[in-house]
Amino acid sequence: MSQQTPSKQEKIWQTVLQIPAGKIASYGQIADLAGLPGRARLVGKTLGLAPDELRLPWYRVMRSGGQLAFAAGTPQALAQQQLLLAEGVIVRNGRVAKDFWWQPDLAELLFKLQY
DNA sequence: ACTATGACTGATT
DNA sequence: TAATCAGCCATAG
Repeated sequence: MSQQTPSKQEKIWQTVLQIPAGKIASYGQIADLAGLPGRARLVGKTLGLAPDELRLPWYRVMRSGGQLAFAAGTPQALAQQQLLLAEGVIVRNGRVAKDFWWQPDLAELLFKLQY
């Protein structure tokens, strides 16, 4: 069957959409799961390009170590913290605890993404 | 083809 | 624990 080779953008967006509410993932983790190891920076750039219609949970993506994606005090960082708190993710000192890290079942995830 | 840039990382200090 | 550094690689000019 004709494989609709998803663009890197689509792969990244689809992967981010799999992060469940109340959980977070890192840029590098998303890159790996999307089949783009080593492209953490591309993930960040691509999230910024995502149209609002996708309702992409961009705020569930953080830096390695669970730090907020943006510099502390910036409007973006505050928005991210607020959105996470609304889902029960406790943000303290600009970072979240290990308990909130997304640990997907790879078999299930790969099936959903169909790569 | 080359350089600069960035919603990044991991190791080092 | 926090700040710095160097490596990273797709994109844009």
